[in-house]
Amino acid sequence: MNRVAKSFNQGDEVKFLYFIIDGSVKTLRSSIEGDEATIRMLKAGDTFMDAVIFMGGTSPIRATALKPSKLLMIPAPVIRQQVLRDGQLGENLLHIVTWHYKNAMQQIDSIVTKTPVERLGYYFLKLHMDQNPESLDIELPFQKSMIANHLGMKPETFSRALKKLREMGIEVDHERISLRDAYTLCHFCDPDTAYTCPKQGTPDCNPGDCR
Amino acid sequence: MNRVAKSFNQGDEVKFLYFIIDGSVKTLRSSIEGDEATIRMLKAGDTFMDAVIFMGGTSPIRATALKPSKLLMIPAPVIRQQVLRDGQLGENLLHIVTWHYKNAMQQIDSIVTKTPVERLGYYFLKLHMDQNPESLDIELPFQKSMIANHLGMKPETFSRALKKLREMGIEVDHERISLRDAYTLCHFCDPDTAYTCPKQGTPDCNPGDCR
DNA sequence: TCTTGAAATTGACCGCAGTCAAGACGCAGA
DNA sequence: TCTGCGTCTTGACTGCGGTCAATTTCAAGA
Repeated sequence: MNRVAKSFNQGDEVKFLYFIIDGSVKTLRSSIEGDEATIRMLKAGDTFMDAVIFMGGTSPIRATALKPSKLLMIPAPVIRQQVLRDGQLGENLLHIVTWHYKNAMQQIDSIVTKTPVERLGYYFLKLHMDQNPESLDIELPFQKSMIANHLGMKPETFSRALKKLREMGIEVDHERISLRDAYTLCHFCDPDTAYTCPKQGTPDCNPGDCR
Repeated sequence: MNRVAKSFNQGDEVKFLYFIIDGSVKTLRSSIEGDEATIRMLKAGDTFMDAVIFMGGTSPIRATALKPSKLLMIPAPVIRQQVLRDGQLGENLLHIVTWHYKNAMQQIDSIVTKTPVERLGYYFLKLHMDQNPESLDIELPFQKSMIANHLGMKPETFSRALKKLREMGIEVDHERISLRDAYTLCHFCDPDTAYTCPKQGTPDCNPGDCR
């Protein structure tokens, strides 16, 4: 059972758990004023609305396909029934949902305690880990204004933050970023992990050693 | 099995799920710089570390007792084992954890989109619902500087926000607050719900009609 | 090659919340 | 009653990020 889907509305009751067979989707929150904040950017193999179907009531989040996508839609009652029968499924879902929760908490204190520059640098480190931990070159997977929104800042602020990182020795060429001076970035953006990094302050410290 | 506990450290592995038999506890996040952000303030009957024991790895949160308290400590492996056997337990936990998650999301966009004054007003409305929906008088359950921290602002900002609310017709006498002009507050602080409130803009609109 | 439009960058300005410091208030103990 | 201490309040200042506007860059299409 799969469909080409375009958009799901916030406020609606969520009737399905979605699995992305092909394409890409983003989940987001939007307020009455029209502001939108991207929560996650998803690709084939990811699920979404997994937490929402256990919240009860209407959905606090919305999703839109970034391009025509194939989704497997599993009816929520089926999942809920199956959790009752299969404890293992319940545990797996608990892992997924607690992971979302942990991410949300990290996002809260990155908003509260970190500057836009630090948030951007930290985002680069995560990209680096996701894309290819061997290479110090990364590629921006979305257009900059969209990433800016995801990081909770305006495009202008994003642009200025990028400039500051460039001054710190990070090479920027359109959507290609080169983390030449990666160890500085690592400790600059994530003092918590830097604190426990054995190579702290040395040129041997590569991003990825920390997380 | 219960103990008088004082503090649990962030970064430790979490070995128990805690149930508060008597007393009060707050959960919080603290950064390396020494900043602390209160997540929840808990009283008898509440549980905590319920999500954390499914996250794997070390704990992103910390807890401290606000006064000597009696806690029931259920070992994490017991819970995890029992989830595998009892699907109903899994579903209950999923409800709890997704509720935490929803709260975290709400907190994120209240930080991003709302002013300190709105956050405080919204906090008053929630207190009103928790304490006594019949009465328009509420009482601050903690000292102001602690509530300020919970709302992600400095005590000075809290004080100024309180002043603004006073100018809007809310009576403040030390820790006693009287929501005389409640319907204004309701729509001022929570435009999302206000939008769907049938009594919007009329004096009949009481806080509580909306949520 | 020229045109067009969207995205990104840059500059100037402004407002809000944080910071620092001083003062007011309430409360407990001598 | 006076003293001392902690909490809260108030004021003055500052800096950061948002807003608005102008400019640049780039890519697609005629």
